[in-house]
Amino acid sequence: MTARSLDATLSALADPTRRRVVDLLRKRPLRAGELAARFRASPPAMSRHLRVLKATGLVEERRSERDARVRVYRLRPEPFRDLQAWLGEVEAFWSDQLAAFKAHAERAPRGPRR
Amino acid sequence: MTARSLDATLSALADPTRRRVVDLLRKRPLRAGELAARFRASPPAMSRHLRVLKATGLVEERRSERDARVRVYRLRPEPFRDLQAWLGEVEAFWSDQLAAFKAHAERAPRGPRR
DNA sequence: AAATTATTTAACTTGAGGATTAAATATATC
DNA sequence: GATATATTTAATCCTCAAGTTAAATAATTT
Repeated sequence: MTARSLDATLSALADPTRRRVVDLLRKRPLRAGELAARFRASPPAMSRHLRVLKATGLVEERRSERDARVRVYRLRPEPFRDLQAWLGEVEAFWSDQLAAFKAHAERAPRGPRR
Repeated sequence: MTARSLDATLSALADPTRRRVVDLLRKRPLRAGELAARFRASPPAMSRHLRVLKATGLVEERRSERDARVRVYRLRPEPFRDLQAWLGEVEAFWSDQLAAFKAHAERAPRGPRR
């Protein structure tokens, strides 16, 4: 379930508007309308962005208990974690490279190079 | 210099072919031709992908010393780090949320709920 | 129950990204 | 120096993502 392809996650986050949405939702859950208002996105445009975020599991939607017309969006951790995991793997590269470099250095004879 | 927008980084990584390239380069630097060969991408297609990766600083290009026709590509850490940094900020959210939850729990009266 | 509010869906248009083929560039080899 | 090799650039095509306006849906208020 958490396996919503990195692909989807990355392209969802590649859009600046959607990334702004994520940044806003960091603070607290917000209603679709509030989100649309903050940056000048038309409600339909925002709705579509939210749909994308929801599809990748970056965000979840609930109905407000008080007023069932309003939908409240909040962040979900899983896809972010997946992405971090991938970045972690990539980062292993640099440690590897560093290790290789050190190995090379040690293989080389001491004393002044010539 | 390291500040090559998250935007560019994320859309570069959103493409599956480019992500595969990154995964391959994790092991060791590779020539453009080798990369094109591994997955069946035409040389021009691969060239464009590499251009994108280069533009965002995810990858750097060098000429082989032996044969100056061949271009060797290798990973660069900065954009990955920037992305990790952003993810770190986002992640702060969950600790915040957790904190808020705990605060709420503490605010609530002890003893059995009713 | 009529009118208002919150949000989504539909239909359509526009633009950007990626693939392909053909040509250009640069270097190496014979 | 002619030919072959590695890679990029150009030109073109196609698909898909995103925005817009208008209409639909659903719940609330009066």
